[in-house]
Amino acid sequence: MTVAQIEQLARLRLGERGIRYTRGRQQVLEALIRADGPRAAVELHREMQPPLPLSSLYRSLAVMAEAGILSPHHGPTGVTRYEPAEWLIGHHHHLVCVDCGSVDDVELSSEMEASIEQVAARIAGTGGYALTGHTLEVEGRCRLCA
Amino acid sequence: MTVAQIEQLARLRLGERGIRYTRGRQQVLEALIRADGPRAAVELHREMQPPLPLSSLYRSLAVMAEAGILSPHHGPTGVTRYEPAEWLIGHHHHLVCVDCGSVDDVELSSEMEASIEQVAARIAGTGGYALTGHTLEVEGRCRLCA
DNA sequence: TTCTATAATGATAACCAATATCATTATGGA
DNA sequence: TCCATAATGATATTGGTTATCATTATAGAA
Repeated sequence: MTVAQIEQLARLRLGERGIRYTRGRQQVLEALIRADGPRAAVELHREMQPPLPLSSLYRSLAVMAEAGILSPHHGPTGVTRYEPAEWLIGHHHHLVCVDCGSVDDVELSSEMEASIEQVAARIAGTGGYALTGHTLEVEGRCRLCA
Repeated sequence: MTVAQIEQLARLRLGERGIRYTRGRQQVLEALIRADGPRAAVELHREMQPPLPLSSLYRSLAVMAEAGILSPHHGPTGVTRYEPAEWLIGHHHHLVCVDCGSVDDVELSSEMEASIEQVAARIAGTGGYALTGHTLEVEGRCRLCA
């Protein structure tokens, strides 16, 4: 899926709810699409040119997450990172560095994914939960921190 | 492993590092052993009788986590919850409620665990990470929130 | 046991990511 | 164009967490 296609879907989804796809929100979403993993508000603030004010940035993230366009991810350092939701960029898992907290996206082969889904369903069932999703958080030390 | 055995191991581990296993730390660790999943500082503060001051509580959690006795877990609501490390209570996974944020521990059959370990190793390898651990975070709605 | 060095405590202040407030500005539709 | 409403952005506030520091407790030495 191209960046333009993702943006089109996001615009539609927002439009259905009377929410505008403004320049600021466009900047945020595009930055997250370009990224290869979840990003925190402060990180986006640093990377963006011109830098969207933090208050607007936080609100854009919250609004788009509420609309189901972004998914929050809570990393080892306590900060909340966001990335485009899986229906936009595909299902994937996370490779988290236990030292610096950086997060990479990883896609699995369909066989591996199937085996994980099976386990997730079993876990939810025995716990009496209504399954909504799953993520395999793989922890390690990245090349820089090794 | 019994509660007393876990406490004995914790005491030894702390002793090796010149850290004392005080009454307050004992209260915290025992409360976490009794719990069936990770607990946040505020939750422990509510449950404990008499309630350890929050400043001491936070420090006890940090000290024991630093010593490898507790493992932090960052839930969907941003709060940090702790539980005894896996070498004390065994390897397990988490069943997280996307609404209320509660977390239950889940143990898997050895076959399921083996298949997940295989996937985790593959992910770490392709990402160039030195694998240190993994957790399958299964998300759903608990019985109360369903 | 007493002394002493050091760790632990707990009240308080500081920190920081995140959220709420609100007057101002921008936007899409009538 | 006008209007109703959504969005912005500067600012204040919240809330979980960490740092500070004087006081207290503890383990080991004498």
